[in-house]
Amino acid sequence: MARHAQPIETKRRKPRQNRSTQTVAAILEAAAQVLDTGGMAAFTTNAVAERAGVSIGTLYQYFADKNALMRALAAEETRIALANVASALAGGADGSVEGRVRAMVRAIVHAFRGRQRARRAVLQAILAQGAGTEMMAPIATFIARVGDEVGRAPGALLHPLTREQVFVLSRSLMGTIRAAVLEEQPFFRSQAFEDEIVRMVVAYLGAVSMGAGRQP
Amino acid sequence: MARHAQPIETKRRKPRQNRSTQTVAAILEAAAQVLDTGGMAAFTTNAVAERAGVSIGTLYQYFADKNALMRALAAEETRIALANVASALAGGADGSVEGRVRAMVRAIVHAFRGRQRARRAVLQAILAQGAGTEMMAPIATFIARVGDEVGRAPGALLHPLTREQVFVLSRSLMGTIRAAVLEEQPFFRSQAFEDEIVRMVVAYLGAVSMGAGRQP
Amino acid sequence: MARHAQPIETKRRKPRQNRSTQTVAAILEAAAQVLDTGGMAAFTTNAVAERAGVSIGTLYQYFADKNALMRALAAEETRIALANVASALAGGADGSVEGRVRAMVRAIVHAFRGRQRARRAVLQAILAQGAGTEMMAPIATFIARVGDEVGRAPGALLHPLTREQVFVLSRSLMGTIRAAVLEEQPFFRSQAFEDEIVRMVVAYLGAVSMGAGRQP
Amino acid sequence: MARHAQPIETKRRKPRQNRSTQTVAAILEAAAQVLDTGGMAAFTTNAVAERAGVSIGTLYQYFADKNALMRALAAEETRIALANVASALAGGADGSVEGRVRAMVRAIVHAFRGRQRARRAVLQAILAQGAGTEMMAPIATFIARVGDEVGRAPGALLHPLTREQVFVLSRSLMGTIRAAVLEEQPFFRSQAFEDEIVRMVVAYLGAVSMGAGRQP
DNA sequence: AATGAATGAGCCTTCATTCAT
DNA sequence: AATGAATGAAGGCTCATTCAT
Repeated sequence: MARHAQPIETKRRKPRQNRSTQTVAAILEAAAQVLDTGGMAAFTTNAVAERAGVSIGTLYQYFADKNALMRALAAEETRIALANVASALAGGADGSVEGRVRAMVRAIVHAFRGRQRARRAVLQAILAQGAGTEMMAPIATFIARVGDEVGRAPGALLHPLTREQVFVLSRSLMGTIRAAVLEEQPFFRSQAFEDEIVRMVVAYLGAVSMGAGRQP
Repeated sequence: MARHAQPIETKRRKPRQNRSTQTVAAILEAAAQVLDTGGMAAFTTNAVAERAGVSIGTLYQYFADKNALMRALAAEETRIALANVASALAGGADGSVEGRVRAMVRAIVHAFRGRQRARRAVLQAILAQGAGTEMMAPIATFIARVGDEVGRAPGALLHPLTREQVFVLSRSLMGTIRAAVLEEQPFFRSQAFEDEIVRMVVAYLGAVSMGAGRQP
Repeated sequence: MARHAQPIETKRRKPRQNRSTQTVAAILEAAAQVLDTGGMAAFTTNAVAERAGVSIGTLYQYFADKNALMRALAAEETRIALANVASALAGGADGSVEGRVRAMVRAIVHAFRGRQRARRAVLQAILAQGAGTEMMAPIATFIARVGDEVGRAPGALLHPLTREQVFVLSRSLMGTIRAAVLEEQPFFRSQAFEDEIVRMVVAYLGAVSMGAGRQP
Repeated sequence: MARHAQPIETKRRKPRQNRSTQTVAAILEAAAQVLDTGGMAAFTTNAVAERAGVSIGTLYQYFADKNALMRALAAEETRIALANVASALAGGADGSVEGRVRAMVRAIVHAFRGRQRARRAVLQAILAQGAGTEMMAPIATFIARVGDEVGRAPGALLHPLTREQVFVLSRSLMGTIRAAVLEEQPFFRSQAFEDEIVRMVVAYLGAVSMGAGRQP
């Protein structure tokens, strides 16, 4: 009966959603579509409502204002992206550090397929408000966790990463991918590009591992 | 320190500084202030004109529309930032690769002082249009050049960086700093943070240097 | 007497007159009034909305832009004018060609009563856009039809009018009346004036009738 | 030294105009060009000044306001048009009524070549103000005079035309041509069209001649 | 006389939001 | 719950006109 933003649907395979849930889902989907099709300029509450096939009044029944809708969309997109990465990661990856890093990078790049325009807009909008840090948090956490797991491979990290290291690791990685997405770089998804990202992450993890505890 | 936009200085002999030039400068300064104070939401042509102490009509005499103003501001901010970095770099830096990288990182972090909100808004607005790549270009070029110089230290790179490497290097670096600024991380400007960034860049350059020409 | 624009009456069963319909009618009426009172100079969307007693937003809910409003008004005015002429024509007119022509002329002159300023503005605005011909078309058609009917009187036209003849006939007639209206000639509606118009039309129809099929 | 609108240059072939006169001429020419190129929408005082190669300040030195410029332009265009018609008429035309009428019609149609857009705009602007009647007056006078001359051909009019007759004659003729110009009729300048106009005028003159003094 | 930078009233239009039905 | 007509603050932008130089 949740009729508000962030309807985190934890119960899997509940065949029938009640009407509210369906409506919220429709609105969020419409929001993503509108954003992806026309960018921020086209992202008006009226446009979203129309695309969702509901009246503008109904939209406001579920979202207090435009920002709330934006935030809910961001949460949703983040959730989906992380889920994609996680499930992609669940698959193969040999035991080597490089193999694990590569799997992670590939999974992330993978997760950035489709709706890039929407994602970009969402990111920008989120940052435009104050909510940047909160939205980034789960991503950083995720990467930190993966980084730790990677590091825990035989012969890798001895100590957990410091917060600065987590930050540099996650932001270097995401920042590079983000830039490639936003700038629509042609080599995004090329092997060479993936190689370089992997090289950067592995090199950094190696350096951290060797120099842990002392000034670089 | 004269700032330009489109006001072609065709005036015949006019000993004093052109009024136009002053006006354009005032408008750009006002734009930066408004952006820094109130973010994109406050960035209206009327607000900028008022802050600049000129009429809205005057603003439009020098900037075709709001976007043109934004673009001019972005160019200006980029120019200033790069100049700052360059002049900071001109100073110290011992001969070691690490020393050079550290000088660069410090210079960049330095350049990010003040008007962060304006910078953020400018960046976002630029990216929202198509001009993202063009704006980033000088920054990437700069980093690539520095990277090359760094690499030319004894026993360093043999080959110039590939475009993917330039991209990963510049975006990892800028992405990390950017994130720290945008998220207002408390450790921004701390020694530990600087250390980690330097470690990341040095490690990557080292890896590139060693693995040049082959798949990592 | 319902006036339409784009408000497609898709509403499911609503016994009372649609609110939309009333609103549109009010806006069109206000537009005509504003135009008639202050001419094109006063014809601003805000002024029309205020006169109509609706908000500017409402006006834009029914008319895409100022031009659309103008066009709708033109269509409406044309419709009304033609209806007036038609109904006036339905009345008397003996069987003679001259009698019929006189009835038509009188009806048209009649139809030009009131709101001359609005009509003038509407005409000009329409012509200023490309829509001139389309707007004139129904009028020409009407005149052509009447002309044909007139001609079909015993001993009259054998052939339908050519498009040049329709044009000359309709524009001579309308042009003369139009000029009298626009220039506010004192003899407009005088018997002498009516006589001359009738004479002109009858003479021309006679000449066409006699010379049909050959060069004049 | 006249430095105002309507610089009626009566003295022919004065090889050198003084500067003021040149400037006024340049502005009027620019006004006509701007109007012809971009229509009323492009007709701004700044645009005219720029096209004329003078500063906006200079324009206002010679024309009190935009309307004054418009009026001067209208006067100028009218003057030129009438001059063209007159000189065209000075040439051939056999002695018959029809021959004379045809010469007149042809001369008028001829005079409407080029700058139709400007002419249209001028007409509309003039009518939009109150000046319609004054501008039309010389044209009507001209036509009346020509009409009289035509009528004075052997076997033609016995009495001079009444004012209503002059009005109907001039407005039928001009109205038809005007409409063809404004609506950009494809048959404008075709032989068939000219024939019909001539037929109309001749028929009307004939009717007036026969029925002079009695009710039609 | 000429210049052109500056002015600012006011126009058109959008869109988030409300509320009676 | 849902609808959608209505609202109106606010924004971008134009252009006739002025006036100090």
